[in-house]
Amino acid sequence: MKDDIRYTYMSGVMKAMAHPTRLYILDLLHKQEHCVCELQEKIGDDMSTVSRHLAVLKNAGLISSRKVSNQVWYKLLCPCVLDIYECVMEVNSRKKEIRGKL
Amino acid sequence: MKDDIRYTYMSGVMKAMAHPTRLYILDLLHKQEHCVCELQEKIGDDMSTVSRHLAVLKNAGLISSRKVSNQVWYKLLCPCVLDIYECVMEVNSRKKEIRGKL
DNA sequence: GACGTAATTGGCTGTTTTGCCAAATAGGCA
DNA sequence: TGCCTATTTGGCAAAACAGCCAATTACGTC
Repeated sequence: MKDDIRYTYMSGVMKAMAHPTRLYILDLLHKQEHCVCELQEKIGDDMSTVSRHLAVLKNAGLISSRKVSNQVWYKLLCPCVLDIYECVMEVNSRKKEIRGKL
Repeated sequence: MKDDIRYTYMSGVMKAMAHPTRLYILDLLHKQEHCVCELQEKIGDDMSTVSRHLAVLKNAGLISSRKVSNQVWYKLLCPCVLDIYECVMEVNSRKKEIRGKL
């Protein structure tokens, strides 16, 4: 049961999401499709860094890309991932509650 | 917006979840409270490794612990995290679909 | 106090991740 | 062809993570 391959699959997806910039990217792509240069401008990191983040997300199956002339447009595949944000923020607020009690 | 501290908070929680063994632990704790030795037996890893995983989850605010004599019992704080599993499995199945098309 | 069990922590090593720069690739246009 | 823009990739060094063993702490019992 421990070696249930689903845990490995899931941890791969979660690992891909486990980065502030990548969460921000998913948030942006939830609103609309973006090309890399738009994302790069909003994020402010090096273009190569943004590109690597996108590769991680794509490899995890979270986003897809299409090429239009010399631009690459990315979009979110499963909008449900944004629902995760709410739960995770709830975890965080409970954490604060608990710390407050100590 | 990129440096919205919420993305940092969330990535911390997601990073804590992004490990097969830790997802398994959350699954077990969702069903019921467990002490470390029970978890260790089910997981099969070294006790010290299990303890470190538990520390990661606790530090992220996902679980809490209480000591009873010389045992430590852990329980899940936010059952909502298990809802995440469904979404993540959906991401994975879509990934396979897309790969099938290539 | 000595001993046994449960759990955590220190220390180490190998692996993975991150982010930058520079180089390479791909497409459009003069 | 040569140049420009958009994007990805190679290579590197710093940081973080993972997992094991050994040592330590904490609690109960004799």
